[in-house]
Amino acid sequence: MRRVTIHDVADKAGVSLATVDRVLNGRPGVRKVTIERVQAAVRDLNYEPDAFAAGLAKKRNYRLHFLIPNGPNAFMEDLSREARDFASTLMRERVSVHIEPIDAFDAHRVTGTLAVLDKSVCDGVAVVAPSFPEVRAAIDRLQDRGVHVVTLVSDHPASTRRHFVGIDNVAAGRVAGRLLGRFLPKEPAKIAFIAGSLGLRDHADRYAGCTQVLDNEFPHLELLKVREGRDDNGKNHDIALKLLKEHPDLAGLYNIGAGNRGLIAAIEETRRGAGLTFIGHELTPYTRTALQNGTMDALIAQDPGHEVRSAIRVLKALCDGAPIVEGQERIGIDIFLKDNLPDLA
Amino acid sequence: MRRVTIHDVADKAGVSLATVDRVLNGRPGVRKVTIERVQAAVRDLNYEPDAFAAGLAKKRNYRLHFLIPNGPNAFMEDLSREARDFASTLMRERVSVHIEPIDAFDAHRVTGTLAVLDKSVCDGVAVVAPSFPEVRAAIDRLQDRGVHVVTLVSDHPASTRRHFVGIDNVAAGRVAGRLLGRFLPKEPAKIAFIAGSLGLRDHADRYAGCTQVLDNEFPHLELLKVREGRDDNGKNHDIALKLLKEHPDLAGLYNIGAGNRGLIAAIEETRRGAGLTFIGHELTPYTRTALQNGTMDALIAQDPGHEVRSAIRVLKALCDGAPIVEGQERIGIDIFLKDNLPDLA
DNA sequence: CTAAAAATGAGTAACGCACCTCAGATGCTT
DNA sequence: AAGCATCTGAGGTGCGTTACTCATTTTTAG
Repeated sequence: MRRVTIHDVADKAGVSLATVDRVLNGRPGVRKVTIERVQAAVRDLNYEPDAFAAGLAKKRNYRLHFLIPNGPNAFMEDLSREARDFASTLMRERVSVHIEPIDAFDAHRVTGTLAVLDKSVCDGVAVVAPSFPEVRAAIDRLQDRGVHVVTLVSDHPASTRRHFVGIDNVAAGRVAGRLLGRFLPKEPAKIAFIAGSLGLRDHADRYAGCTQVLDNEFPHLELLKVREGRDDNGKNHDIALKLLKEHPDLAGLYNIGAGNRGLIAAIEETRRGAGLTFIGHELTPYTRTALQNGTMDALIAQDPGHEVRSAIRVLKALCDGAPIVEGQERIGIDIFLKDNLPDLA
Repeated sequence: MRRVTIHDVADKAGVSLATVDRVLNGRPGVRKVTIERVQAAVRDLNYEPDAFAAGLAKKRNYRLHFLIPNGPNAFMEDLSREARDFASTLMRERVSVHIEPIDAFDAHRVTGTLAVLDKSVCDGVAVVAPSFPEVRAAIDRLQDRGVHVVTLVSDHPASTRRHFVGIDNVAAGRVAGRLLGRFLPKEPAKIAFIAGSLGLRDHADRYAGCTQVLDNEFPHLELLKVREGRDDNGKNHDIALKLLKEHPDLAGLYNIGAGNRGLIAAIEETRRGAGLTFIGHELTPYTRTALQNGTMDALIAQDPGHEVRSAIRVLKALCDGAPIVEGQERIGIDIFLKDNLPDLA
């Protein structure tokens, strides 16, 4: 059960090592018939290159940059932490991760950060950024310069980015809609929506998915117009208080974006938890507690750890031209009820 | 930004390469003070061994065996397929996976299969098997022989297995309970349960979790006694027909085990889909369709692909004494509604 | 048919580490 | 201070591949 090496392939094909190497690494200077002969030998012998030897000989190393929004956002902090943690276990595999905090709302600065990157500095970039056209253009230019780019959490479908690591936000919104519809009694009731901004692609997608399901399958529910709170806890707190006052009979609440903390506080202050079905996004210490004590009823989440590891795997695969294991890289929508919260790490 | 190598460590510690090697690989013949000096240098320089070079030099290879129940079970077939698929991409990393079909209900044969395994044949084993004491004992003996063992899907907590790859079935049951409780109107109603066998640990766990939530938080619901269908579609079909006849007002149904196909058929034949909230486990072509057309209301699943890849990563880590990334190996409970079904691969 | 161009063979130096040997140095005991 | 055990240094080899160079053979064009 010895490993099959290029020597065996060379023997089988009746050529020299050098020729096998030329074929395997796509170097020029080999006749078509010879190429085919070598490839046939590879197939026959079921040859697989040895990743250890190849990595060693290639002196390969993977310099990855992660551009992640800063600011007091628990989810983004988790992303950064997971990236750092996973990177440390991957040092010995020659993966180095540099985390660059960015201001997600300042498209100009983000563009500038992308503009200075270059093949001489890094091999792959994962970026979390809002979908401004200039950012898309910067991504495209970066790829032209030979740096692989994946979008993280929030996609830029129009760009040439090689992969998107994140959840399907339309589906996430649909899930929220169905849970609201099914959790509430089958009778007329009001539902309120709070978003960071419908200008953000993921928020808009979630809203669209949610209203689609509610309009079609739960037409007895009245949907109030969306309030935008810029993902800010203070703003959301005020919005919620006003909302609860204006609509004493409010039955459902869907927070499309971040800033759950402000909403939770408002609901608990007014002791409206029992009568209100409240669904939000992302697992944080605050939402966890709210789910446990009944203030929140369901949480739709994405696992930042999974996303970071997926992004790194994908970028690595892109760097050495390896195929991407699709099933492995599909990020699922996590639905948390108080019953299936993961243990705290 | 050159890589730090053992040469650098040797220089820094003022010793030779041989000594560094002795320390790093735990070989004898080094004074305690020297060991400490080398370790200090390692820390100072932040030295990390190069996985490529180490793997190459060690001629390491990972021979893994997967023992997976055969029989007409879509989930187990998925497991096997995923194992094969992932293994093929890992050949170049010197991971070879052998899949051994077993008869999960024949503990004696399973024990026999485990008994002949040995360090000379394989380095790690992942086993899906019911929790009979003899199987547990066989696992322990196998580990004593130096072969790492992880349990897959169904755990043997009492054994010395190094890791369990699978979901928390009690939590899964609780989720089923809460979804039933919240999907149904807040008024008295009957709920039926079908299991493969409460003798199977995972089924018993799910049942316990589900009734715990229903009893405590939804006391208005009446829980009928569990029917056991041995995970057989034919048996389940008959059970369902009888159940629907005996209880024309049945409001909820939870299939704890496999054999959803039989239940789906029975419900669709009797046109009882609309009035019945039906929750089951595992995503298969049948349950997918049932969810889409409304026969089923929710699906609680575990991703066989994730589980296989996790098992392989864990076994690999155990083989070379590397730490396990806990967060990465936690298998989440997937909750599928008709809104978040993954695209077909 | 010949000269130029293209294809191939043969060989070699890395890559970083594991593992081995053997000689020499150092410490410790009497 | 000799004798012994214990440490340590120097050096070599092998792992499978990459990425060269240089010489040689084959093919192609004129």
